[in-house]
Amino acid sequence: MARKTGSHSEITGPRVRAAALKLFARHGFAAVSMRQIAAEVGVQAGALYLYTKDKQSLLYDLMQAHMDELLSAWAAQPKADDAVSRLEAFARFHIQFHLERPDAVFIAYMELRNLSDENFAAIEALRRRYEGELEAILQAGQAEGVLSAPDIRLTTMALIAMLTGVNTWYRDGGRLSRDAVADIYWDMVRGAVGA
Amino acid sequence: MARKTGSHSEITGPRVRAAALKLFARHGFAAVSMRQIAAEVGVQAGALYLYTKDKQSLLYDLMQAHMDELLSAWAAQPKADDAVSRLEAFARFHIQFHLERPDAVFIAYMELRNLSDENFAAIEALRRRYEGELEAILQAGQAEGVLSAPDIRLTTMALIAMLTGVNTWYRDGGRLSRDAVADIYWDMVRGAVGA
DNA sequence: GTCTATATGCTGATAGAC
DNA sequence: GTCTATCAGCATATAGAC
Repeated sequence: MARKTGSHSEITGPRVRAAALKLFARHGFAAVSMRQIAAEVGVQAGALYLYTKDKQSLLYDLMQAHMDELLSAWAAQPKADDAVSRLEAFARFHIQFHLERPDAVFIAYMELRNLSDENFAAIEALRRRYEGELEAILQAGQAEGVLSAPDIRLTTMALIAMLTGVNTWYRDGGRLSRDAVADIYWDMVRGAVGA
Repeated sequence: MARKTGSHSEITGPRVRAAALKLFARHGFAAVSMRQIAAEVGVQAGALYLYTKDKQSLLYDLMQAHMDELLSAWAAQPKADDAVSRLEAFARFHIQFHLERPDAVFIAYMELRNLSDENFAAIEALRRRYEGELEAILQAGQAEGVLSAPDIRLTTMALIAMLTGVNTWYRDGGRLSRDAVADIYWDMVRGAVGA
């Protein structure tokens, strides 16, 4: 990627984050150097520090933006009346959201240990909030008697792990469309909680 | 850990691998230096090269040993007659095996991208073989008409992701015993495939 | 079998020219 | 806003003393 003279902050900033996202996802945070990111953007290493305080902040900003987007995208979904419909909406939303941004998802799960202590706590809080959304649905469904989850926390973690796992194998252009995949996963979720 | 004069190859070799396993799991392969591993063992960095060709081999050996152990432990399990019983055995085996060695499991999933191309291919082949075991069970169950898996490969990946996810949250001494956890997961697996 | 010493090179981050 | 140049430190891996 050739350097463009006259790049502006509004353009280069996002490009730095996009390059970091791609490289961190591909090789891992610790294995990627600031020089590699700079090369991907088409600037020299020193120039990156105009857009990020340091490497750690770059990682944190990516993860924070991802979690914020996840939470607000879910909050923007229409809220069904009954627990089973809400569970279905959650399953379909989760799969679609995760399939749309595999790099960000990968980083959000794999690079937690490379966050500083306080950054980790902040991201973890956001993750807990998201898990809490599913927990609330399961709790409601249990109360309504329309599904069975003997341990809400365990079931929450199991379902999220199952759904997120779609990113490990799904590739666009394969034999199944995203919707077909979501259909099957939803059937499995429903069966798993006896809904 | 203090240095022991008179250490022997048969002792130090395994200690090097144990130290690498622990540190790779905790901080990630790329973030751990040979000096850190040496310090954990209680020797100087140069001495490590008596036990491993290089850092890459250290990672590969750990992952290969883990996958071999997984495959042979499963092969050693008694083989039930019907597909549903085999599925139950697989679910319980998978959970127990994974809960017993969280560090090795973590590395086996997180450090794939730090393997050289040929090492990656070798590990991936072992992983495929393990997944094939579950696929075969689902295929048989489908043929017997005792369970429903509209897409065998998808269901395989979904179930393995769900089961492996137990390692992200389970801690010994929590409110659930390992057997209780396995009971609940098995119920979810059974429900997910309509068995 | 382990040590110390060392080679060669890359790291994150900063300073100052333009 | 980006460049070049540079600092101090750490990386992997090897050589040779003991």
